[in-house]
Amino acid sequence: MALDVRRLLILRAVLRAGSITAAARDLGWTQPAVSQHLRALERDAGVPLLLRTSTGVTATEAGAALLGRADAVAAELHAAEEELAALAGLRAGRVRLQAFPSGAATLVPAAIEALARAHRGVTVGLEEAEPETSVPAVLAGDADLALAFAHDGPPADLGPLVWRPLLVEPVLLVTGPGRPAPSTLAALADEPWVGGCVRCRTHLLAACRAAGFEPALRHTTDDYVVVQNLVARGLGVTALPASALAAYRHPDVTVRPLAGLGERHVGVVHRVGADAVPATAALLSRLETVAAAGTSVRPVGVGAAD
Amino acid sequence: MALDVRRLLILRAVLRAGSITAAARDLGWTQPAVSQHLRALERDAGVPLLLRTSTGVTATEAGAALLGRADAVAAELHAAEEELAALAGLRAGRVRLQAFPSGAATLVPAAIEALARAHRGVTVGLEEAEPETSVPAVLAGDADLALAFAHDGPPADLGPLVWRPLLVEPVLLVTGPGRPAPSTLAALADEPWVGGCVRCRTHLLAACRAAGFEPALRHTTDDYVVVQNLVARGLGVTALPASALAAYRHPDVTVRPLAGLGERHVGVVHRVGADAVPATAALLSRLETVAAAGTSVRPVGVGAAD
DNA sequence: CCGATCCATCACGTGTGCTTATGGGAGGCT
DNA sequence: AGCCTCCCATAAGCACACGTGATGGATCGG
Repeated sequence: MALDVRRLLILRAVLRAGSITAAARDLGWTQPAVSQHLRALERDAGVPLLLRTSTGVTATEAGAALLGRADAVAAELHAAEEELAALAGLRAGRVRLQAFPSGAATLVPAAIEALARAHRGVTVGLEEAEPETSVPAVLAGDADLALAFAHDGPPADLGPLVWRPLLVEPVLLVTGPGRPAPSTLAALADEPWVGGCVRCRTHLLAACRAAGFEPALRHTTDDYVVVQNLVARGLGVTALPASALAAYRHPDVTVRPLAGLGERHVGVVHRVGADAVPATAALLSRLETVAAAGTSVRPVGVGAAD
Repeated sequence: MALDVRRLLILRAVLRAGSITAAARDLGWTQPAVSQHLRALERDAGVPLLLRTSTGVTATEAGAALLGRADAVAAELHAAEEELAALAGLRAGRVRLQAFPSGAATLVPAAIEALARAHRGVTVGLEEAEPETSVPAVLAGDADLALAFAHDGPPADLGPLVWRPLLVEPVLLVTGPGRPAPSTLAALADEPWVGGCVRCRTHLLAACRAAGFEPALRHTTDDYVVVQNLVARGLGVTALPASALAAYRHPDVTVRPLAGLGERHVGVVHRVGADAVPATAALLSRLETVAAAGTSVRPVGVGAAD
């Protein structure tokens, strides 16, 4: 007594058409094909569903009952196709993005705006998170995309995840007002330093050690606004990636490129195959476009200030 | 972009099971079978529905959307099977019966009572109608069964309909009180007659002509109670089939069998195949049982009165 | 490092399901 | 009446869909 769903829909076509022959025409089949399906359906049902006359068919009580169910099934099927078309045509969809702070402040708003302009129905859920949090979130399926970064080359060991590089930006020296330009990193060995987020701090330590000294970390905060405020008051010097300075630039700090500070690789992490999901792919492509244009991450007045 | 309903249900099985392998086990198939169906479904959908990991699969947004629809489809399918089981198991169902007046008063109530006793959920819709009305109603699908009759043998020319004979009953002479028993029908040539329904009247005329006279039809009514009242007051004589007298017997009329009045064939008319519909078959069988028992149609005191 | 457990892919064979062909029954038209 | 047309069912044939079995790659846990 297990009914075949497809045959249920065939029954519906027959009852709507009024005759087996007409239904076959609608379905693009021949009449015996439909006839055989109906016989099988009635066999499974154990009860006659149709009364055959010479002018067509009419439903028995059981047939009419099944017709009601079949209508509901057809409606669901149609709704499913509509929903799918909306998702594929980017008239609907939701992308969950996690981004590190300065990326969330620069690349992301521009990308979301471009996406919203092109596809009104697609919404983006943005959460601010450091790569330590965002990458596992993608892995766990809690996010679709993670805007992440790594110093010294693209990150390794992402497991089954994919790294899509967006841009490579310099790490810049940020000093207080009225300070002369140092020729090398080693010249700043005796300065008090301000440390940023965990990864940036780690990278800064490595850079200084490579330059031959252990920096004195006077203050530590992962907020690039706070960092610059400390530096602007002369409480230390620091190094910040370009996009952090594009997001916010304290008027009293001086920004200079300096050899040895290295660079930061920014990219997007996603699961394999996630870039085939239309909404996700659309946001991804907007992020790439914005990064390639570069306007939103170029720090203001590098080297020109002071 | 036309989705296959069966594959939609397969997707549902996969998402419910959490992995393709587990779903295949549930479905009684092998893993590649399910895998191939999913690939086809994703091809039709044009959008990835699943994200494959090494521990199983998780739904994409589109997959989750389809899952909701698939759940609804599965629910409808289950409901359909339930409904069908109820109809087949006679826990539900409705039979539309049309019956001629005296049949509706005798055979039918007993049959309906027996059916209701055995199958609580089955309901019978009864309409009183002469064969001229009820048989076309069955043909048109407005009724499932027609309790009908014909004089002089089972009716011919029913078209595609089936005649199930129930019983053959005599047509009896009904006279007023204190009237001597006539030896032949011809002895009543000069009596005023009371005519019944159209068919009965036609049959009566034919019988009288066969006996050599044209009866004078003083009154005409298709109500067998009215007929007997007229006869009881001495306003004429008439002939009534046994079941009309079983339904109602005026105390002042005399009932006698008389050669030449013929007999009436009572039976049920239905469309070909309708006797395979459980509820219809059940009522049909009750009608046959009641007719065979005969108690409800045997007129009271035939030949004993007066 | 190996075993277990996912998944995808390929090649192959069977059975489902479509086709063509044929026949019967009922209604409508001349 | 007789024919024509429309409906349906059935039978036989053939093809493709859709199963199975075998194999390989990837990941996780012991």
